[in-house]
Amino acid sequence: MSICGKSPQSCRLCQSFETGIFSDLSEKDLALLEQCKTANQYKKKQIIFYEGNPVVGLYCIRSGKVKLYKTSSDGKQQILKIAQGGDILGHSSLFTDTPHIASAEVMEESDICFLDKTRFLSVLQVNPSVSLKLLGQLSRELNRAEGQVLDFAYKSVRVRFVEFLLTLKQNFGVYDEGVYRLQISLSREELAQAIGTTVETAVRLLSEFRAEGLVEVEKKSIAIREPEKLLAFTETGY
Amino acid sequence: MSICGKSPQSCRLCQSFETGIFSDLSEKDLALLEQCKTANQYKKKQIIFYEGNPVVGLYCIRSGKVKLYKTSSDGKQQILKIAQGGDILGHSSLFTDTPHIASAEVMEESDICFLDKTRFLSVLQVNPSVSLKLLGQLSRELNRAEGQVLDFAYKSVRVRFVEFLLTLKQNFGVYDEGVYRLQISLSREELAQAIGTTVETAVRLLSEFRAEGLVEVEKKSIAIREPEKLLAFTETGY
DNA sequence: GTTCTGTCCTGATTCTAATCATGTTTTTTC
DNA sequence: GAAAAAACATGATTAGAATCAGGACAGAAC
Repeated sequence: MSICGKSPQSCRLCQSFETGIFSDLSEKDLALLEQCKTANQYKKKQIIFYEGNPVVGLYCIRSGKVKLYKTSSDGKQQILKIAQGGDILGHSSLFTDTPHIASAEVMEESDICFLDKTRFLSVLQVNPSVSLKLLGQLSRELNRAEGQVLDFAYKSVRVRFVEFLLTLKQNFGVYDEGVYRLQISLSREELAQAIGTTVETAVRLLSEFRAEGLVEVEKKSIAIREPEKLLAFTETGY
Repeated sequence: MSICGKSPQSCRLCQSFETGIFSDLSEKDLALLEQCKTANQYKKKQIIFYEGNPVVGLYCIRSGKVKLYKTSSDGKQQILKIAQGGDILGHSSLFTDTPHIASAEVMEESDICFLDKTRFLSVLQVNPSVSLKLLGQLSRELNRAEGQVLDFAYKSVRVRFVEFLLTLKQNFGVYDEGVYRLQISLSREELAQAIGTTVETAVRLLSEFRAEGLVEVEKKSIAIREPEKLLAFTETGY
């Protein structure tokens, strides 16, 4: 499964330490935290946890990409988020005494640290700064999710697709010779699962976008050519 | 607008104090909190805050009902939540330094306390228990919102309607002579806005439910007759 | 009382996107 | 490398729900 219990690097050396939830911890508290941390390497398609599993702790992504998704009663999946280096996983069920409400699957090789639940909660008890950072994190996620509800309620699949491409550009786009190349590999099925549509519709729309010169598509690699034009779609609501 | 600055009752006397986020505060901290609190009475259709307004503090509903909704670019509204006594409002934007992401409108006469933002945040700094309760609260709301995304992505309007009726029963249903009467008055438009559909479709579906003997409808008063049968709809996915 | 305005209801039509069907290409496995 | 299995692509059909349109009814305003 994974290289367990490997002695991890210091949290300070993590690429996103400064922007993470532990940035305000004292040397002492940080040392305490690191004592109860394990670092694991995950490979593509590995499952970190399934929806319904009990929550045993917090996961911090050091590097890589992980998709968070929910499964409906008839087996369809909805991708909620694609997490990457610096993101945390499992925090939304740490404080509710309920099982995980989503599954987490690794999309490409990832280094992920694990923090035991009780240890982590005791850190929270004495460090209000971590709680406040977490409150901010959860709030942002809640706001985003409620925005998504609005999108699903009133926007067409085409517009949702465009918006998803723009957030992909935001998170994974690298500018290169006039286009933004997305540094992430998504199957047509995953695209559909993120947008909330069928594979057929996702394929069709992607072809349309290509025909209209908005994106370049080569197999699983997507590049966004005219972000302004894409944006125009979402603003007019078409 | 509202009867401002009225000296409020003690938080201890609030009907939902025990289950609220302040239940673990010491006498001293509670007294401090109450000093910077104002209680206001709101009437139907009053707006507590609009989407986009700056966040000035936290609202605690003592009694009454308030709808939280988002407005899309073309003016359509999506009801996110119907808050009632014991619920808090505005907390999801207190920690992000962003404006309110939803509007809050009073549905029936309500008593609502207001806590100044900076005062409240200073209470948090010294009371980890409040932070933890808030983390739980935000987490539950996030989990609920993400569940809603799944519903919108894959379930029919009919099933979403049924599910909404069942949550109404849960929150506002009172058993009376074989039926659960909903102690809340919703217009057809509000029903549609909560479900994410048009008024026409909401009206039609409600008529169908009535014809099928699942609900009783008299003007704006709805009673649920056969919750089990309704449930069966959502489980089979039809 | 009457008018007026807003909510509720129903029918007809249109359209978006799902479903069904089938072929092609790419990737995986032996 | 060949065979098998996924993933991708496109066309035809269907269905769910939005839109358009018109009427009934109730409460508010005069």
